[in-house]
Amino acid sequence: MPEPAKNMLRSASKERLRLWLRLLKSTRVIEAVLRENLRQEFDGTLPRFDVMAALSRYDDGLKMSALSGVLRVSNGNVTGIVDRLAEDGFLVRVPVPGDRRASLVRLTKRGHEEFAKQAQAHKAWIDEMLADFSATEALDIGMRLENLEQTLAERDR
Amino acid sequence: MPEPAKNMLRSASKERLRLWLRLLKSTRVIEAVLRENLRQEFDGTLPRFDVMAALSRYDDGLKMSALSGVLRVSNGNVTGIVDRLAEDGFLVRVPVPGDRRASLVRLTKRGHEEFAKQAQAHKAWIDEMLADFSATEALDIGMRLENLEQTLAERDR
DNA sequence: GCAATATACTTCAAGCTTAAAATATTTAAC
DNA sequence: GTTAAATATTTTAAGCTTGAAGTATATTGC
Repeated sequence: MPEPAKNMLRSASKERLRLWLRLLKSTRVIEAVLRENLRQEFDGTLPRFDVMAALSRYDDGLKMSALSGVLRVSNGNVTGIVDRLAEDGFLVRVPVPGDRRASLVRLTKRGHEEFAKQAQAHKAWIDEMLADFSATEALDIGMRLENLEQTLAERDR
Repeated sequence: MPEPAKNMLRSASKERLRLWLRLLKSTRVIEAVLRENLRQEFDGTLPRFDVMAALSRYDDGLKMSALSGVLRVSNGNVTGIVDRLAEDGFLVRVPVPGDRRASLVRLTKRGHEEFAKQAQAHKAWIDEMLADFSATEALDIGMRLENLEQTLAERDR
């Protein structure tokens, strides 16, 4: 292999690793801020927010398996979060007629109201933290990440 | 406010939220792959890898507080991970002369060897997953993320 | 010197996460 | 119809994570 090509490869590999470390760090910092804010302002957590966000898009509710599918987390994981949100009256498990194994999880009125408040704050927090990115820039990077997701999704099959 | 400016703002805000969701999703997918690979190939975890990576850069070892500082996780968190890595013989706690509260955590020879293997594999996994990014592209996005980190770090003060 | 404060670390309680095992129910094969 | 396989969900064990409380040791102010 000619020297220049070899150097290009090495440096691409190195830059990718650096990119990954930055991606990870940025994400963790933002997540930490969101977690802290949710805790302070709403006595909430990120996983709870994620579950409510998913449910807010399905007025008819989601089955547990569909919920964990949407969130891409394990099945058993969702059980506990849904349990606690149900205790707090933010959602209910509705039996599915004709299938006694399954239940539909649905936000209550109170859950919808709570999520609306949290979502508004969440959006503002993100907007503030990413203020340095213009719409164009955000769109641009977003598209490259979308490609990445696409590639990784295909890789999985 | 004139209409165009208002629309620009709205769309920037929306694009930032979309960017965040993509950032989060990409990071989670990659983390999931890394976690799975570490588990399968090395019976390891991401937090263990992170701790060993931090220690590998300090031959003289790190105090527990310095370690949690580098990793940006809570103090108590590190205790458990270090406990388990110590049980496996990958690191040791060395008493600090003159301060009986503190201890230095240091990779053992075995820990160094294990980390070298894992780090090599880790780099290859990242390189494969981010293969679509050229060196230039990775550098470009990396720089924007670095700015973001910078902004967020300043915001913290 | 000694009390008050600060520092280094661990423990604790609660919640999140996973993979794997367990339970219950439904669907398919025959 | 009964057994076997598949599906929906929960439970379990182990580890990660946090914030707060606890323990031990050092440092500071007086």
